[in-house]
Amino acid sequence: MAYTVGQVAKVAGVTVRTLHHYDEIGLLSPSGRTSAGYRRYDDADLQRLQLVLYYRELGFPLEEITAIIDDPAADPAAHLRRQHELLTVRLKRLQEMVTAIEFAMEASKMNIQLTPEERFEVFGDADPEQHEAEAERRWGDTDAYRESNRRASRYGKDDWLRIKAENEDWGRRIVALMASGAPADSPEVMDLAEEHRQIISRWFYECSYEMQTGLADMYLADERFTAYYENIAAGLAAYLHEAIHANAISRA
Amino acid sequence: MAYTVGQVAKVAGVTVRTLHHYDEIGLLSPSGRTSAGYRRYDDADLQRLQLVLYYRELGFPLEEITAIIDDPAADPAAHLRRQHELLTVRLKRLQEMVTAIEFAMEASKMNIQLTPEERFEVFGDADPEQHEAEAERRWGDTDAYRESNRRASRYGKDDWLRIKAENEDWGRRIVALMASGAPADSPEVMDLAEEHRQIISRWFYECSYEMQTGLADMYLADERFTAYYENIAAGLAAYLHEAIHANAISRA
DNA sequence: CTCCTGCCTGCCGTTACGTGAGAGTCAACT
DNA sequence: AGTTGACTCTCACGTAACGGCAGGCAGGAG
Repeated sequence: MAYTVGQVAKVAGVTVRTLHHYDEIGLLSPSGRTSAGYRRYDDADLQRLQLVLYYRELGFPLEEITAIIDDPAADPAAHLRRQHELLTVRLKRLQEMVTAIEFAMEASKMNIQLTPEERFEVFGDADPEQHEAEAERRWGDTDAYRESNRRASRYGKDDWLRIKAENEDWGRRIVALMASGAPADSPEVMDLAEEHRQIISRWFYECSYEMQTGLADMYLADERFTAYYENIAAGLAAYLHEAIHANAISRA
Repeated sequence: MAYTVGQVAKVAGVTVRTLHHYDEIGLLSPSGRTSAGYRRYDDADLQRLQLVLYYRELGFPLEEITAIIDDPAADPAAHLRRQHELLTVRLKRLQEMVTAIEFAMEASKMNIQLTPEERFEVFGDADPEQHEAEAERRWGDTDAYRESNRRASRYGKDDWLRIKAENEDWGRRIVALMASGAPADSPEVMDLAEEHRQIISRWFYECSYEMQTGLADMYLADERFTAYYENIAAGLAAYLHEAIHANAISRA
């Protein structure tokens, strides 16, 4: 079975120019040519192209791909294993970015300020050497920074006032329930956990039960979020944490 | 708080040259200069840089990033939501690639041949229009293709023989158990499910319980894998599927 | 006062193609 | 047989996002 550049390009989802380029640099030269000089690709060429595209998607430079594929000392299974490893690494990285974004969304919602390091932490270059006093000296908590940050994370006036009112109302009700001695997994408290989720969904971002339990964990794990809730009422962070988990389980 | 190029570069994990470049193209111009012409970045600049890097990581061209960030009609919360969406899309894509790789590893293990379309399917350009007779005509099941594929996916002779022997031994034992009427969730059969996992881990790739149950599902969902097991013994595919799930649950 | 480090502005190099230009090719339809 | 339209070929220059170097100030430490 032999294919023209156009056919190969179509099935592989690349342009003809790309195939020309791969031919030029010797990464993928068609196994033959017609008498008129047309490139003819066969099945083995397609297999090679598939490998090439896979490694390309993983971010390898073409030259390196050539080396990897042409390495005679490598067996195909090793290729697959390697790709699998690389993918899981990437996946993990992306998952970190997602949680970082969720963290940032939550922080912005509560108006908690992130330090410059935190902003860049997700990029995986936190230099531990400067994580201490150094950082304090360089980036310290200046008022100007706080102010600029607060402005940057704020809503339109009207929206903001409504969100705040809604939020405070919810806060009053859960504090009242906690004070009344209602257990965190009682129906009324779980309803408030559900409302918590819906407030977030309505005003900020689509919040699944899974995400909400993630947030609940964060409320206990990150002292700034703990402080936020403890500041409303002592024990609220843990109370809310339990209620959210109970609610998520009962709805599943 | 003001920072020099070098300081910004260090904390953000980019090069000085990159910052120069961003200044040149107007993507991120420092808010000021010293009398000597040194660039001075302030906290707002850092925030902008963080946004820039985030969108860059998501694969946006710099020009587009400029447009997105400078859009005055967008509020920060919308930015976060958008990033979150983009990330989850990417994440899904990567997860698909991971399962595709696992599929390919499993296929290579069983020496099942993938069609060219399947090879490229993961790249998300499966043209449904050519998925039928068209495809048959273009890529049909030629012997040459099968042969080249079989060769491409084979091991070193000795390894291969040992894998085969080990695998056949395992096959005989599970067929015997199934014939004896042992339920799929009995300890002995679950032990064989565990052995299945360990054979894969030893010879092919690190196979977690989660991955294994994924494979088990595939054995039922994909007719070629079903055929592979049904060919060994009628009912084996479903039997193994149940055993793997039972084993995974009991080990969790 | 010198030395070392950091910063400045050009400016050319690189990767992985995009985008025509100008010309030959192929299969189909008059 | 001629024409048409889609496809292909080979230059060859353009682009994005920087990397890297040259040649020349800036500024604090000793």
